[in-house]
Amino acid sequence: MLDRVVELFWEQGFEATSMSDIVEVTGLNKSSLYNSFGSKDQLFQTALARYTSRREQMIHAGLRDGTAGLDDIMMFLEMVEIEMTSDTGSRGCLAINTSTELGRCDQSVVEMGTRFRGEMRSSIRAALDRAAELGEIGPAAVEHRVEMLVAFMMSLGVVARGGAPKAELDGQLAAMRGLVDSWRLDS
Amino acid sequence: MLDRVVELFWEQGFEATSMSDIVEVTGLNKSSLYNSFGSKDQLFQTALARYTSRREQMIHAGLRDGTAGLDDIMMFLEMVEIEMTSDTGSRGCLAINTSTELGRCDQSVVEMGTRFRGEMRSSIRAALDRAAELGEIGPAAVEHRVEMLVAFMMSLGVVARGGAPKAELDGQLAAMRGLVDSWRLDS
DNA sequence: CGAATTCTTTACCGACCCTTCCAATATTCA
DNA sequence: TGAATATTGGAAGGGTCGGTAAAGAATTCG
Repeated sequence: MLDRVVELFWEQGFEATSMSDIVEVTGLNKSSLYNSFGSKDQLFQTALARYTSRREQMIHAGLRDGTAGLDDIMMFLEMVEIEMTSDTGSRGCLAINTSTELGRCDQSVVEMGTRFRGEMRSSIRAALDRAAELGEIGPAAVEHRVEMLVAFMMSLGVVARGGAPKAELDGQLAAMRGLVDSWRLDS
Repeated sequence: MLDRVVELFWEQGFEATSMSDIVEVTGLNKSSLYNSFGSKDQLFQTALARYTSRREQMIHAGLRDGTAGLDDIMMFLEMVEIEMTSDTGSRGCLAINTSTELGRCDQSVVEMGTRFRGEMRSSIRAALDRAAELGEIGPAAVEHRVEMLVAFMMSLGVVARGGAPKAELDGQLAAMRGLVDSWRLDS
């Protein structure tokens, strides 16, 4: 039920989503919503927390908890591509959308965004460290490479949400793969 | 006067900005606004066009119309850094903010975003082509490198708008500089 | 000067916003 | 079963939203 709320905010954004929309999509009564969540803002915070938690899990599962090195990153990119080019892919990333919509006026959103990106860095860094231990890449410049991948993820979210043609997404993904490949020592 | 409107939409976004806000900040009367611009949507389109036009000019001036190669890119990054870390830097980029806010429901916004990113690519590509002619970098992989720089620009917009601490912006910028430097043939 | 036209001001419109209240209903628990 | 508690339904409150109509002021132009 809360998942419906997540999808609605994800689809439309915070300001553009009214409590009436939420009543409609959840089937719950307006009073029940206010009893359970307090206010629209609190409901949004709850939905956003649910979203980021699941996202972080998915990212961790592929990158931090993986066993390979660069291949974990490549598999992760495949997952990203599949999701990004699906019919719901143009919703982008709720964490990014919220950062740009409310980052200027809501401190809790600032913290959410900072934490979210931090989790992403940590997962990517773990995969790169494994790749270094395996001898696939050199151990230097890990931090820079983490930033590069994070930047690509941010960009993909924006570009997908912006309704870009599939070719443009493919171009970014190809560049991302080429970048990772260029790190291989045996190339 | 239109510049005030641009700043307001830039600061708050489309949905969060009311016509009353605009009346207040411009000093113009509400009827005058509707006489001149037709509707809130049209006024926003006008303001957005003004913003993107100026942005593209700034980007072109540094990259497409430059005379050096990689140094033009480095100078451009310096400009980006100065603006990004200024007190108004946390407004991010109106084109990006608008893409994530309205990209899902407004076709003209989709086109604006696609065009905006296209202009960016064209400018960056021009600088990279010059760098290749000068022998600073190899001529291959230009398209991938264009995508990498575009991705960094998108990411910086999101991260800045998200209220990230200065150190995080610095980290992304450092990685961006390191990336460009790594393309140099004589390194 | 005086008539025609443009621009500005004021007041207001219906719709929708988030939220609350209160009566009606369902549920729990003794 | 009967009383206490929680949950629901729908209406309405207080505001703000984007947008407009008509009266008033200023300007143009003969």
